[in-house]
Amino acid sequence: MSPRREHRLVFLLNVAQRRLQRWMAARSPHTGVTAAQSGLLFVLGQRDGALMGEAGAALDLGPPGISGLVDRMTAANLIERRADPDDGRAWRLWLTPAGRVAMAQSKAGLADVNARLTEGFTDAEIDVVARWLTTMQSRFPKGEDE
Amino acid sequence: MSPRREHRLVFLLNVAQRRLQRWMAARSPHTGVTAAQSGLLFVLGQRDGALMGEAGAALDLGPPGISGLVDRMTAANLIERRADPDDGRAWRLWLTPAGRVAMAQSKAGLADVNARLTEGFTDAEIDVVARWLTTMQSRFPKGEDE
DNA sequence: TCAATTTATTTCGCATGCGAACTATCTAAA
DNA sequence: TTTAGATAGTTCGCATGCGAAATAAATTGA
Repeated sequence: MSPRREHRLVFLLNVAQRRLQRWMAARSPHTGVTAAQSGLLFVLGQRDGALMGEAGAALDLGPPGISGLVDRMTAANLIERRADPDDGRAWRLWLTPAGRVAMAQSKAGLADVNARLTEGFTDAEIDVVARWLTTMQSRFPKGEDE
Repeated sequence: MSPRREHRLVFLLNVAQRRLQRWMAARSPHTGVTAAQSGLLFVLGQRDGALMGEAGAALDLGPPGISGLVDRMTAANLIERRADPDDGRAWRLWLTPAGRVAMAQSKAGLADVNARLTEGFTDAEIDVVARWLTTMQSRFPKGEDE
C-alpha cells in the first residue's frame, strides 16, 4: 500500500539529465559544441538540408527551441540557413565545413558516452531503461491531453 | 559488433526529462509552481530552516542554481530568506504560509506523477530504471574527473 | 480572384541551471 | 593579533527551451 519507493524517479531523472548534459559540455570545451548542438549536427549529418521544422521534430524541439539553437550554431559557424527555393516561409539547414568536422568529433565522443550509459548493465536492463524512457514520452505528452 | 542500439539513450533521457518538466509545469498553472520549485518546497517541508547550501545539495544544485531558485520563490512569496543567527554569511530558508499550501498541493500532485512514472512496469523494472538513473550520477560526476 | 485559414519561422519574456568571478564572513595558523 | 585560507552566497553571462503572440508566405474555398 505504501507508495513504491520510486518517488524519487522525478528527481533522479532530472539529475541524471543535468549531469550528462554538463559532462558532455565539459568534454568539448575546445569546440564549444554542447549536447543539444551535437544533436542537431547528427540530424544534419543524416539529413543535410532539412527544414527547421523537420530538425526540430527530430530533436523534439518546438519552434522557439530549434530557432534559438540554429541561431547559436549559425553564429558559431557550424551550420547555415538557406532559403527553401520552393517555399518562401521555410529555411533549410546545411552543415558548414566546420560543422562537418564538429559532427565527426561529436560522433567519436558519443562512443565514450554510450559506453558510460550502458556499462554495468545487461542488454536486457538497457532495454528496460530505453523502453521506460520512451514510454514517458507518450505518458507526458506535449499537448495538454489528460 | 554494431554498437548497441542504445545510441539514443542520450536523446531519450533528454526528451523524457523535458516532457516531464513541461507536463508538471502545465499542471499547476494556477499556483505557478514548477517542478524545480516543488523540489525545494519538499526539501523545506522536511527540513524547514535549511541553509541554502544544504537545500542546494539536496536538489543537486550548485550555488547559482539554488540562489536563483530562491530568488524566484521568494518573489512568489513561497519561501523566506532569514539570516542565520550564528553565521553572518549564511541564510536559512523557511516556508511561508503560502509555501506550505503550495507544498501540500504539490505533494498531492506528485501521486499522479508517480503513477504515470511507474504504470505498466513491474517493481523489478522500476528498480532497474532507478538504479540506472542513480548510477548515471556517479558516472557523470560534477567535477571533471575522468 | 480574393478573403480566410493554415503553416513556417521568429520574437519576447520567462524559468532553469551552469561556470567563473566576486563579496563577505568565518577559521586557523604564525 | 593579524593574516592567509576556507566557506556561504551572489552576480554575470550564457545555453537551453517553453508558451504566447507576431509575421509572412502558402493554400483553400467561395
